[in-house]
Amino acid sequence: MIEHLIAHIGKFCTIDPDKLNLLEAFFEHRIYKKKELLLTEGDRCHEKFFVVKGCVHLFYLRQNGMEQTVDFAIENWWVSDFMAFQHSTAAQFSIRAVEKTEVLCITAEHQRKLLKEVPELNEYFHLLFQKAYAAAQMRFRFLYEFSKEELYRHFSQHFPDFMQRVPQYLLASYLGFTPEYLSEIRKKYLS
Amino acid sequence: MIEHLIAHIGKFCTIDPDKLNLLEAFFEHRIYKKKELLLTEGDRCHEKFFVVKGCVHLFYLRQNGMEQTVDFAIENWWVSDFMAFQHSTAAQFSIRAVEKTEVLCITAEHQRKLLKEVPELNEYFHLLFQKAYAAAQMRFRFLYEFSKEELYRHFSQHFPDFMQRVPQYLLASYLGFTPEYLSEIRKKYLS
DNA sequence: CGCGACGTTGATTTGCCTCAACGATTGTGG
DNA sequence: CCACAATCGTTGAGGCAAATCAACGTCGCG
Repeated sequence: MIEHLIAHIGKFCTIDPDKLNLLEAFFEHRIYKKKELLLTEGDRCHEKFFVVKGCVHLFYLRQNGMEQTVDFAIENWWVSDFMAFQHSTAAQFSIRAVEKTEVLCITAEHQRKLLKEVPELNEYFHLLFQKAYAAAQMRFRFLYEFSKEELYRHFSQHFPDFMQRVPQYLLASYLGFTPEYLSEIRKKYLS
Repeated sequence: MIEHLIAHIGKFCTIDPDKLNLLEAFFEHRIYKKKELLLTEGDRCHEKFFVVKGCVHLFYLRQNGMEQTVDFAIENWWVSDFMAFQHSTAAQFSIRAVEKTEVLCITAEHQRKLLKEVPELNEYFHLLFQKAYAAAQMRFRFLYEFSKEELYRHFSQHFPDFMQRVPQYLLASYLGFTPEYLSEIRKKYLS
C-alpha cells in the first residue's frame, strides 16, 4: 500500500529510500465501504487521507438540508478538511466514500513526528499544496468563465471516465446545479 | 522590508535566525505604481511576490474581453500564477497593482537555491499553501451556498475596511457579478 | 416482488444579465 | 486652475439561464 504513496512522493522530489522506509509506521491502512464516512462535519478533524484506490467526496450540509459536494478525491489525491486539520478544530466538511475506497490515513500528531524524522517531506507537501492551490485557482477561473452547461461539457470532455464512476446527482452538486438541469443538458447533449 | 517576511515566517514555524539572515539576498524589493502590471498573461511566469504593503489583483481576460478578477492579495499574502510558476510556463493570469504596492519578489531559480540553503523554509511553504488551499475550500463553499446578494453581504461584513480600498467594479468582478447588479444590491442595503 | 433511491420531464418562477442612457467623479493637458 | 475627457457608478427595461415544484419512469437491492 505504502508504495503507492512513495511512488507519488517520487513524482515531486527525491528522498533517501532509507528514510522513505520509515513512512509505513506512521500510516494506518483503511478500507471504507461504499457510502461510509471518513469524516463527519462537526467532529474534531485530526486526520488526513491519501486515496490509494477508490473515490470519496467532500461535502457539507446546506441550510436547506441538502448535501453540497465541494470536491472529489480519487487515486493519488490527498483529502481532508485542511483548515480543521491544521488547527485541530471541528470539521466544517464531511467526507464519504463514493465507492469502496482504500486509503492511507495519518493523524496530525503522527505527521508532526514524521516530519521531525523526515523533514524532507515538507518539500513534498510544499509542492503538493502549491499544485492543489494552483488547481483551485484554475477551478475558480472555470466557475467564472463558463455557464452551467459549459461547465458540464468541459468536465465531461476532460474526465469522461470519471463521469462513469459517480452518480449524477453528486456530479450535479459538484458542478453547482440541480439534477433536473443536468438531465436537461444531457438530453441536448445526445444529439 | 525583509523583516515583514521574516515576521510572517515566524507565525508558521521557527527557523534559526542566522539562516533567516540569508533570505534578503534572494529577494528583490520592488515598488509598483497604481495600475502597473506585476505579471502579464501569456508571459513566462518565473516569479512570485510577497506583498509587503498595498494591494494587487489576479485576473485574466475573458472571451468577451472583460477582465475577470479571480483574487486579491494584500499585506502578508503571496501571489503569483502558481501553476505557471511551478512549471515555468506561460502565465494564464495577469497581476496588477490596485494601489501603490510594495513587494518582495523571488524568481523560481532563486527559490530553488534558497531552499537548498535553507530547506527549513519548505515547512513554511507547506503550511502556507495548506492554509491557502483550505481557504480556497471555504471560498468554494461560500460560492455554492450564497446567492450573489448574500455573497456581497458576507464579504462586506467580513472585510468592511477592504471594501474601501478597491473600486466597486473590481469587487463586483471578484464576487462574480456585474457592476450594475452591485449597484442594485447596495441600494437595498442602505435601508 | 416491492420499496426506496435515482433519473427524467414539463410548467412556472426568479435571480441576475444585457443593453442603453445618464450622473458623478477623477484625472489630465493647456 | 479650469475645461474637457475618460473612468466609474447608477437607474431602468427587457430577457434568459437556471431554480423550483410536482409528477412520473426505472432500476437495483433487501
